[in-house]
Amino acid sequence: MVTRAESAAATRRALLDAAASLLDAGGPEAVTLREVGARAGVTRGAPYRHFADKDSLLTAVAAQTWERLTDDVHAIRADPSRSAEEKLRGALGVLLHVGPHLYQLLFWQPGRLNRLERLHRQVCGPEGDPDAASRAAERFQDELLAVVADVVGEKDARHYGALLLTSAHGIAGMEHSGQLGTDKWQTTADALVDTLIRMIAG
Amino acid sequence: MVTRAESAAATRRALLDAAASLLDAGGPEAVTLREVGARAGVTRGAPYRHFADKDSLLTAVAAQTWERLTDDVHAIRADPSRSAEEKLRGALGVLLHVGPHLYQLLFWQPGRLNRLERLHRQVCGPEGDPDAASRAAERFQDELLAVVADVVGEKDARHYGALLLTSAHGIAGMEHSGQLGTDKWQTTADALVDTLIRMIAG
DNA sequence: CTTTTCAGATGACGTTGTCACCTCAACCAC
DNA sequence: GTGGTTGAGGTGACAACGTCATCTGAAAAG
Repeated sequence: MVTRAESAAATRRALLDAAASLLDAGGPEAVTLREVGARAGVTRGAPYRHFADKDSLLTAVAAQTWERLTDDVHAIRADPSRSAEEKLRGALGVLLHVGPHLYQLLFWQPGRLNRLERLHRQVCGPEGDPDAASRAAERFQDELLAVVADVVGEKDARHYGALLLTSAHGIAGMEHSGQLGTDKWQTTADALVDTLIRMIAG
Repeated sequence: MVTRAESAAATRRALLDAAASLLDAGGPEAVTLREVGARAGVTRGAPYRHFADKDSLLTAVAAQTWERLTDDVHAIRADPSRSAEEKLRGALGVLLHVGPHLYQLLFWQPGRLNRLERLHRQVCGPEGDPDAASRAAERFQDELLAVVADVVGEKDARHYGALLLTSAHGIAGMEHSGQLGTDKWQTTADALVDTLIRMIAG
C-alpha cells in the first residue's frame, strides 16, 4: 500500500531524475516537460503539481546537483590519506568532472520570475527566501573555502578561494567548449589546475 | 536608387544588429526570428534568405562580436602609451566588459547541424570550412597570445596564455551570475585579474 | 522585350510551455 | 462505517515559436 504522500514524493524524485538524465544526455533542448513526464511515468501536466514551471524544475535539479557535489567535497575533506594540496586538487576536480550540460545548469539563472513566484514574493514580502539552488551553491563554496583554508591559511582563504573557484570555473567552461585541446593551447584542465595550485600553495 | 545586392546586404546587417540588440537587452529568450525580422523591417521568413536557420544567425552574431573584440585588443596592443602589463590588463578587460548575454553567446556552440549545413558538408566534403565564429575566436586568441608574449616572453606565452584566458573566462562567468560581490567572496573582477597578472608577471 | 533570378511575404505544420477544467482515489471528521 | 475535502494526475486548448513550401514582384540578364 502506497500512501499519497509517498507516491507524490516518488513522482517528484522521478521527475528530477528524468530531467537530469535528459539534460546530461541530450543537452538543454532535449529537456521538454512532455519527455520528462513520460520518463517519470506521468503526462505533460503533472510536473505542475510539483514545480511552478520548467525553470523551477531545472532550478531544483541544480540544487540537487550542488548538494551532491557538496557531499563529494565533504568526503574528500574528511579523507585522512590525502594531503591538504591533494584535497584541494580533488575538490576542484569534483567541479571539473561534472558533465557539460549539467555544469552549465549549475551556473544558470532562470529568466524573469513566473506568476506563481511573483505572487509568493508579493505575499511573503520581497524578502521571501533566496533560491534553493543559490543556498546549495553557497554550501558548496563553504566546503571549498575550508579546503582552501587548509592550504593557504585562514587569512588568505577568501582571496585565493575566489581566484581558485573562478579559474576552475573558466577551465571547465573552456574545456566543455573544446577549446583547450586545440593546437593553439595544447594543454589540459589538469595541467592548468596543477599550475594554479603550485602558484598559490608552492 | 538601391541595387538588389545593396538592399540584401543592408537587410543582413539589420538582422545581425537586431539580433545582437535583442540578445543584449532581453537575453536569449527575447531573440525570436519574428522579432528580429520586425526590428529589421522584414517578416519572419526573410532571415532564411540570409541564414540557414536561427543557430546560423546567432553564430554570425558571435563571429561579428569576436571580430570587434579582436580589433579592440589590436588597438590596445598598438598603443605606445601603455606598458606591456597594462596592455595585458586592457586585453583581458575587453573580454570582461562584454555584456552577459552576448558573452555567453561567444562561448556557445550550436546544437546539432541542421539539414542545410549537413547537406553542405556532404557536398563539399567533411572538410567544408570550420565555423566562422571559431575562426574569429581564434584570431582573438592570437591577439591575446601576442600581448601575453610581451609580458612573459615567447617561451611561456602558450602556457600562461591558456591560464589567463581560462581564468578571465571564469571571472567573467562568475561576475555575470552575480556571485563575486556576495558577502562570501567580497571581491571584484578587477581585483582578481590584478592578482593573476601579478602572480604571473610580477 | 522576354526570361531568369532571388529577396521577401504568406500560409501552414509540428512542437513546446502553460493554463483551465475534469477525474478519482486517498484522507479526514464524525 | 459515511460523506465531504483535498490534491495528484489526465486532458483539451491556446499562443508562441522555428521551419518549410509556395507565391509574388521587381531587379538583373539575355
